[in-house]
Amino acid sequence: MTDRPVRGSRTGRPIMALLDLLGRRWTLRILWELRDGPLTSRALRAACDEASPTVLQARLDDLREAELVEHSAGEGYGLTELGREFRTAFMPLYAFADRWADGKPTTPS
Amino acid sequence: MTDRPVRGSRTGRPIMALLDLLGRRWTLRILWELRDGPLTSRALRAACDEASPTVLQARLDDLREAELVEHSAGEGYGLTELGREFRTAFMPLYAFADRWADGKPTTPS
DNA sequence: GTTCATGCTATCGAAAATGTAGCAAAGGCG
DNA sequence: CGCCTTTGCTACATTTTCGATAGCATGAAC
Repeated sequence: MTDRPVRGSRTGRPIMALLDLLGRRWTLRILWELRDGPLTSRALRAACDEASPTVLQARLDDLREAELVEHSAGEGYGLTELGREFRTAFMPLYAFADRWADGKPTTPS
Repeated sequence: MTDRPVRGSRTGRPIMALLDLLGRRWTLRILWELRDGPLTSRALRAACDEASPTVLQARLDDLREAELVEHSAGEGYGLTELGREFRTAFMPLYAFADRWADGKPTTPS
């Protein structure tokens, strides 16, 4: 019953912080759109389906504080080295997405 | 400038659907808490820091529709085979979380 | 100086999440 | 059978967040 109470869900754990960060709208999308290189704020907004600058800016702040994204005057927003590590770690999920869509024809239109 | 318009966005690619699903609050957390085996709705709620049942139920519906989570009368909520594939694909990010926290001592308390 | 792109903020209505309470169904048990 | 507990889920009001549009300051180009 309460034999398995909370497991590793204490709030201090890195995975919890990461889950929290990624579980906000546009966070994953931003990281994904920056995978090929830096984008200006406007270009990023275009890539993110014209998401409102309010949230985008908030998420960029989050991601900058998380040191996954950085801003350089010349190029705009891009992944930090940590961000590029994230990208690498994310790739299996990218591959999974295809298997997922494949084995889940519950996606009519 | 518009030389790099949207890249791989739109087109309803699987990755976009996955990014959308995971970018909702508690989605990733739920999948994470179910990693070791099924939990009843109440136990899951406890594991998820007593999140409100409203959202949890909504996310469980999302995840069931996505065929990542299933419900069995006897055991509660658990990962489907697809869900277990997800878990595998997610592991690199779990490993990354530690490196991230390590190289980012910007997490005092 | 004018034009333009960039990075960012302001506002406000809409949507989503939170917190608490509660219910119907299923099972155990006297 | 009544009584109690657990489970899965819903209702509601409040708070938080998001979305859409407009707009501004800065800096570079022309």
